[in-house]
Amino acid sequence: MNAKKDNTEDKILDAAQDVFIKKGMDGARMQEIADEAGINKALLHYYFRSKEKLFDAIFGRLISLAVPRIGRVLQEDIPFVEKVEHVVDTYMDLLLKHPYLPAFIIKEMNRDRSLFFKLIEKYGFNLEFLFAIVQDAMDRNEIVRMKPEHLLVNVIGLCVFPFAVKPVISHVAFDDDKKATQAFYEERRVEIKRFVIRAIQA
Amino acid sequence: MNAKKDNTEDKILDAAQDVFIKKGMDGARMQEIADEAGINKALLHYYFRSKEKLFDAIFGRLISLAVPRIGRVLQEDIPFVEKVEHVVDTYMDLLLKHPYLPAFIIKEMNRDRSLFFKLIEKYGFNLEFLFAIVQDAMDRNEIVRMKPEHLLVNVIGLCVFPFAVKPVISHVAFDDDKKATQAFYEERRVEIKRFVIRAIQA
DNA sequence: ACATGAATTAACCATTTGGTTAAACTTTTT
DNA sequence: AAAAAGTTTAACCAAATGGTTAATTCATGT
Repeated sequence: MNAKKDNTEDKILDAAQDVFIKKGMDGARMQEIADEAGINKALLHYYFRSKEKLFDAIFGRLISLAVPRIGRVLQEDIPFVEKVEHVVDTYMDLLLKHPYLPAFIIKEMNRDRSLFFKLIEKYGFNLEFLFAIVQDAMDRNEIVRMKPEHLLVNVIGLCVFPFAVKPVISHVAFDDDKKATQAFYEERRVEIKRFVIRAIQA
Repeated sequence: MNAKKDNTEDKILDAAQDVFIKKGMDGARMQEIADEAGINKALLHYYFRSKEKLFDAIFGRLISLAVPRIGRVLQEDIPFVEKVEHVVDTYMDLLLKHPYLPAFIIKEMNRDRSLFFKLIEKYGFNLEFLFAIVQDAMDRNEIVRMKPEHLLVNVIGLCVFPFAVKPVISHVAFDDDKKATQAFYEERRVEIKRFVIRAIQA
């Protein structure tokens, strides 16, 4: 992907990311990472002491990608439905750029929850704050009443889920036609917004 | 889970299912499966020739669970929204009984697509038929117009996604309180139906 | 009782795998 | 230019792992 990486540490990180995403922590082999980075296996241990440490580095990188700052959008003084549109756009931008993220995170999070929780603490995002904004929109009668948890899960799920099951969708619905599949995923941006807004607006 | 399994093959299958679901194909160890089944490791190879064969057996079992017969429901002569309600109920019944399925299937499908495709061929379900029913409902002005692919992905995603990310939801939203988490998942049945119906009805 | 085939086990094997070591090569410092 | 520090490699190691073998126990029919 990124060219001009004569820096060894970055070469390792890029190679490790590729391999870990493709094979997962359990399926990945240090030798394969070394090969893909074009270096000796011992050098991996020189830079990152163990497979686990290397994996943690990669996981941290990827999670930090996946925790976009939606806080700012939500604080703007605009109608709630516009906020929802912003959130969907933010997530779809992210996912279209990194379509492998959902499957990877779901896989590794179910392997070892603690990985994820450490990161969540670190980025410490605030559900209360999020829910308060939803509550406020309901109190103003901008949207129908429902538990904020469900609305949040619905919106994120509508964005994320199709990426997690991309192989099925691509194969079953589009006969592995790359262009048609890509078009479908790009369509979803507007499709999700329409769907959610119809579902929630009072 | 199931008691009275003095049949060795079933003991193996049950143990293997537990271990494969928890650890995945790559993370699972034949020794651990043997231990959990209370037998010798060589006996695993006596019944199933290899780890891969054993895994295939488990994967087949689990997929057959996950391919419920929604066809019948869709053919009934009832309003489309009721059909949607039936589909959601069918999926939520299944998922509440087997909450680990989504994460497992997503993980293994992304590891080896061919596994999944073989099974899909076998159960050979018919998208055309499904889409025709949606199309029909649109033509009768029962629901708003949208591509059937999106509607299908939306409904399934709303059901399945929260189970795939259960660790996050349980931890972040409910502080790992089992009862509260369970209540949330049971609520979703009605929540999803309301959400989808509002989103699609003309 | 006994022969036969299936079920089960302990011991073993070859390979893979994450990790280490000591030496060699390169760059920086003095 | 020599010493020191940082980088890279080939060779090696111990543990783990999927799988095999040969012997033993169990069940079944005669």
